[in-house]
Amino acid sequence: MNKKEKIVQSAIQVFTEKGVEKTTVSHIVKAAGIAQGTFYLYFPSKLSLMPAIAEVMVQLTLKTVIEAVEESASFDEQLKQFVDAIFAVNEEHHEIQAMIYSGLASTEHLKEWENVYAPMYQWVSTIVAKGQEQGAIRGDSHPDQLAKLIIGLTESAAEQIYLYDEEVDQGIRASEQKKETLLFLTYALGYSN
Amino acid sequence: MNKKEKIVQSAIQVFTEKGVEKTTVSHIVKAAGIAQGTFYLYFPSKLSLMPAIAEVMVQLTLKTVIEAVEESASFDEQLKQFVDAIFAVNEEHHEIQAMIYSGLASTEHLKEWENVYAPMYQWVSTIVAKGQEQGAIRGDSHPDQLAKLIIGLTESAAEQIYLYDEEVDQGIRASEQKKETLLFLTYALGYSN
DNA sequence: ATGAAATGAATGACAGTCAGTCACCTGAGA
DNA sequence: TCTCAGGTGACTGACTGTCATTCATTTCAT
Repeated sequence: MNKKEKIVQSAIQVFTEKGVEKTTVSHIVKAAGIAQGTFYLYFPSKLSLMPAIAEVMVQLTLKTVIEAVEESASFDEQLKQFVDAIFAVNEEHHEIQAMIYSGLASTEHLKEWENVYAPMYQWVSTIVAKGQEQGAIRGDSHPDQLAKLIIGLTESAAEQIYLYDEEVDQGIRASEQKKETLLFLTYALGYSN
Repeated sequence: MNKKEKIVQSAIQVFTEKGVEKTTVSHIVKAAGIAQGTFYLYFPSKLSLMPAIAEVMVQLTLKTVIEAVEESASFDEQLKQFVDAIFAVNEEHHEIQAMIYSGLASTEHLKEWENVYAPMYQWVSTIVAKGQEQGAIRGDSHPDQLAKLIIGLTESAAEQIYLYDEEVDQGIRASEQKKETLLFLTYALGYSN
């Protein structure tokens, strides 16, 4: 692993343990086993780490989703697999998700979010297009548009549970929310088997 | 205006002008016309301002939405009015929206988001319940659940345009996105006139 | 030998503290 | 009713320790 990757990995680890605010650059460099100054050869500031971290997370999410959604499954099964996968990633990595929002939102890096998310949009868009071709879902919207709305809806539903909510009954509310999200999506896409 | 409100108002102003990162507490207190120490009587840190700012914003959003949605209108008209209102608030206050995310997400204040949003959820929920009673939309989901998904979807759709995207052709893409969101919602709620 | 990479001590800026001030209230005595 | 001593707590701003960032120097690879 080169120094830049090492910094990103260490930063994710330390941020997750201590929280973004309480993490100092010297914590990160200590964890990475490099000198203070070296950090600034690779990143101009602490927060400029965030797009790099966000990229790692989106790649992980996309990987999880691609693995979860079976090529051969029916569209409604794929939809369920997709929702389950998004919820699973959000459950496992909610601290990092929160961190990314904070980091991206608090800087001029907000605009990079769309670029980072682009592969995700693209992948969902192709799945949607296939569904439309098979006549499984309505064809009166462009796949790219539907992809953005599907991802936005599902992530926001997952965040409502894992980021913003208290943790009591999280399991129960998560499965409820998943069920509702799936139903909502099924209607929204005009699904007919 | 009491000191606490004065701090919140000044903070919104300075944050919007300089960005959250580049704003210091001494900038805020200077704008508010109070001493450094006074700030800490009301807020334990710079970022703990965020829930208070978020509350102001959500109140503003709810006020805008309530004014925009006509009691007497049909459900699909109400839905359109709702989506338009959310988009309008996001367009007008995108810097502040970004700021709130950053502030809430970067701290232990994330959990307060749900509380801050509660009045909004509640209001939408009652509108949805009325729609269900009239048989305008499907009744196989709880209004509270639908409210969360509707708000999450609409806000995320608006953010995709006004927060994350570049500003080229924003007007065109905004109206496209509004149209698609409305269509998506209409299907999702199983609307039938 | 040369330049690129890495270092870590030094610097300046900032968040947060705290000892002290002051405006105002309360109630006891005249 | 007036007055003033004692009490309260909101407010102040100079001060301190911490931290992000810089940069003169060293190390390393070619």
